[in-house]
Amino acid sequence: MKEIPAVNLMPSNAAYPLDGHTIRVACSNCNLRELCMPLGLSPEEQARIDDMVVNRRKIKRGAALFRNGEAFHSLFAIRTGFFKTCVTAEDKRDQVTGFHMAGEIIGLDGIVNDRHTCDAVALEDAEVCVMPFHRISEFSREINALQHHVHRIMSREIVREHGVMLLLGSMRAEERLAAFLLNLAQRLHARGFSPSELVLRMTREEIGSYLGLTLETVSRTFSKFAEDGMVEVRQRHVRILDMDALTRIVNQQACNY
Amino acid sequence: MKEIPAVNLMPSNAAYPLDGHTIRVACSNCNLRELCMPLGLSPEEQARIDDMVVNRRKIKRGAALFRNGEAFHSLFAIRTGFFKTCVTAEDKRDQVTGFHMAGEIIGLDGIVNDRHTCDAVALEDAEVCVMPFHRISEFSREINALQHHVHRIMSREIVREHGVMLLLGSMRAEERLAAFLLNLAQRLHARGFSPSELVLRMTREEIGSYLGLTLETVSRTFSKFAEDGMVEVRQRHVRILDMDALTRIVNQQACNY
DNA sequence: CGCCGCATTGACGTTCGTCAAGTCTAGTGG
DNA sequence: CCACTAGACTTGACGAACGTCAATGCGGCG
Repeated sequence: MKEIPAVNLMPSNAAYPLDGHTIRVACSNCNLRELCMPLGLSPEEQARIDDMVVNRRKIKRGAALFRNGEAFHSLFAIRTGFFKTCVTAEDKRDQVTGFHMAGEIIGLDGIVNDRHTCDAVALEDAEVCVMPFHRISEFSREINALQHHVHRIMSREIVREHGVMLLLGSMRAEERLAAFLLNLAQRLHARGFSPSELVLRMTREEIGSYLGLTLETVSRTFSKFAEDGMVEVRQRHVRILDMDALTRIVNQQACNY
Repeated sequence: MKEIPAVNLMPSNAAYPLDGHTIRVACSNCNLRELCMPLGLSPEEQARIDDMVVNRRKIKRGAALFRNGEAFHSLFAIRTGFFKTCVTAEDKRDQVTGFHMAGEIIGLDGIVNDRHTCDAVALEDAEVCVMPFHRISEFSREINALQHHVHRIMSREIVREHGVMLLLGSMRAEERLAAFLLNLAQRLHARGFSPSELVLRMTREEIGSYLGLTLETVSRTFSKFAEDGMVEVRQRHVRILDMDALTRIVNQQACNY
């Protein structure tokens, strides 16, 4: 994992003048550019890339950025807020496929058939940069670094999902939750937050759906971790007390033989 | 799912002269081109695309096409044969992340960090077309259809993995195996094979790893399907007798409440 | 202040993993 | 051609992990 210098994720005042209206913030000025944009661009390329974002969109907590079946036009870079993505089977079962935070790109599922195949729902008030896919395609023909960046983002998502498959396919409840907590903490840390203290933006049920567990099992496992002194849990506030112990749980083979 | 006309997957004699040496077969002549290449190219573009494949590589059953940690240079289009891909955790647990057949592209996981992050192992003698990634990148800057094609392939993989996550996260053993069989049969059918009769190229253990089950559970579930008259199983030969029943199993909510 | 959604906890049942024994098949070598 | 073997597969008995159902607690928001 690449270490990213601590950044303040709160939008700067420059972007939000007192009247509350959003003004345009160029990618080249954005404090998240290291997360969602390629590095090492020339000034001309920078300027070009600023045109990739046609506008911003604010999403209220609980609202959907896109839904399964909707036409696909754009990828979205999360500027602030927190999203879950979930797929739904015919029988209404649904499965959370990921949690996404500032600097991450969502909407990649829509490319293959020009329709979104999952829902993206804001877990807190959020704002995204809207990047029409035809522009991304056009610009990445001209800017090699951008082309490679797009490929890397998609590849990263594939690799991330491999990790989730490993988790769902072969880990037990404690390992799943430990892996989940460590992953979340690490991503928040990379964004300048505390490495050990986090506020969950999702319910136990959503965590359970992501991890292939019921909400009760998630709750019980949290309680067990707390009993064992590895974490402190008060509702959605979690403080990791023993990072190493959690790491050991994830890496220990289920050695019941 | 797009229906693809039945094709004969056996390499044509033109490609394999009597002396056994492989001669170059252009993508534009390949009977798999509808699966791995974009459609509707101009003749010049076709010719250009033929240069994307620098060579072929034969892989013996049980051998690896690439392994976790190896440098990434190329994507591979499967020409003949059958592969599994699997990721391995630190503790040696491993998880099959996919089974791949003729016409499919593997190696996408390597793009993000210029290293492969999983193993690709041939489950039967196989042959792949080697496509250096720098060429793919170069050509897709010039040929829009190819650029879009690459994006679609990666997006398709992301969507496929969403489906696997749904399966692993919320289905029970019978549903998993039914979904697996139907998926396999459908993909084989799209390649001109029987829609209901298939030969598994993988062991029960590999199926189990993919589905997040033990080999015993896979075996038992096969037996149960056979008892119920839905399939006929003799070792790796499977004949689907009641496609609808299997479909119903997949789509039926686990309605135990 | 009261309500509602979320979370916790307990009791119980089901599913699936584990362990073990035994069978089948393909491949090998005499 | 058959015996032999190793690996794959099947089947059964048992238990652990987790899901289900239900009761209760807690906190945030109107």
